[in-house]
Amino acid sequence: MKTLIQPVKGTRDFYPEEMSIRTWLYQQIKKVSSSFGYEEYEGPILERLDLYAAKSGEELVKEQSFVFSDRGGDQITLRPELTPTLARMIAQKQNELAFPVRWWSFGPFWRYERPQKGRTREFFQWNIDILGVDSPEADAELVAVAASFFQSVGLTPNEIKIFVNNRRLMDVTLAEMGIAPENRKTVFHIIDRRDKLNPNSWKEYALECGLTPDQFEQLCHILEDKDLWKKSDELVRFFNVLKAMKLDEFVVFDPQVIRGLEYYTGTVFEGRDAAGEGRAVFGGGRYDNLVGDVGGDPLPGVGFAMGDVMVTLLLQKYGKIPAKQEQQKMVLVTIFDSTLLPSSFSLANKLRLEGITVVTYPEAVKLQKQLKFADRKGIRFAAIQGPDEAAANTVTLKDLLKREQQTVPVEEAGKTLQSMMA
RNA sequence: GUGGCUGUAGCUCAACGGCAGAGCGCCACACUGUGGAUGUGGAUGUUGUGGGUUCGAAACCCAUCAGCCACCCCA
Repeated sequence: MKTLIQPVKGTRDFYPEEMSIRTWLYQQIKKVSSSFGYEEYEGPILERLDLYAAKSGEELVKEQSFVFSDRGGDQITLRPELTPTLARMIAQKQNELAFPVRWWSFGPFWRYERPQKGRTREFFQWNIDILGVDSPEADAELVAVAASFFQSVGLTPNEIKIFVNNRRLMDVTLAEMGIAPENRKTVFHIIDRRDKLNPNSWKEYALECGLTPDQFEQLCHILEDKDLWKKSDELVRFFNVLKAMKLDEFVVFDPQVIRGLEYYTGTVFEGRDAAGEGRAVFGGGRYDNLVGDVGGDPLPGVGFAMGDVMVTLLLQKYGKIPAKQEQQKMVLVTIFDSTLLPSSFSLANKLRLEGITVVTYPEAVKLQKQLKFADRKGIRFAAIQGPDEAAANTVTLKDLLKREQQTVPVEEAGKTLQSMMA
């Protein structure tokens, strides 16, 4: 093999097979988002670096984004996330929008990271947000959107779980433990690492970070407390809504869920394989000062983002991605020989005008080869017109799946095919 | 950014210092008007790339690129 130019590290080629999965995913996302009244939007793929510097940590953006200078010398980045763009778009029209705003989007993003399972440098992400409301019921709506999505693609609560926590609840709880506000970030980090270390190392790590043995014991107790949420009025209201929507099977309270993002202020949640494998499938939460950071008036909101990579892995694992169906309704019009070529092309277009998807074989080769092609492509029907049929102005229509065929007048071919497909 | 594993035919892999192979797939024919089967025959490689060690390297060493896995991070 000649040496091919290699694709860019961490990118994926979407061959028709993968593309049909992505398109299907998009359709599911669109269906669910619309059913809750969310409107689709899109921002530019290129943004000024400054947009992210305003909110995310400078290092995060510089180290983990694709950044370049344009010809005018401006620092431009391939967008690593959508939320700052959303904030800008909202801020620009803040006085003319009817709140609450419900928007969703599905598009490409880039992060300069080391690729591994479930993580690429170029990926697609579903973003969905509700802005302008500050209620636990709005939090519940977003989680309900996610749960409905899983439901609509056929994932069950045994396969996917949405783990929920609340930052305010954790703040109060940590305060009760005597942990000063400035140390809470450290404790959140300790909580985050719990699953990555064995119990002994984790304890060592926690004590190194400055927890007293007594605080460590309390922390363990808290993280095991499945009823802690009852102390949070917000979470009580949140779970009530999900129960009323009969989606509560998908949702579990988990005091260990923190989410890395510093701008989350209330409810936080993430979806994971119920079997405990892999990284989070999606994550999100409530933020209360999003738009303010880019120059608008402060506006509360809640939203989440779901990358295509993990969710596709999950859907494949549980066999939820439907096989391509289009070929089941396609017809291959064969070309018997070069003299009958015009006749076949005429037939092909006649069928197309009747709404049938028709593929012609582009040269007059052995019928055997043409049918084999149809077979390999999964095209279910074939139309054959040899000298006999042409003389009688008929065509033989074959169902390759049922291995049946019939010869009908050309004028009836479309109608007959329609009934064969039904 | 750190550490580990892996790159051999279109695909999955074998050969592990001594002639680069198998299965599947592909192509042709049996079968000059009918596809998933069967049989027969056939094609295919700078062993990821670049250097080094050696009489001799796919194999050993170094570098590099890519993939995978874990860490970091996860907007």
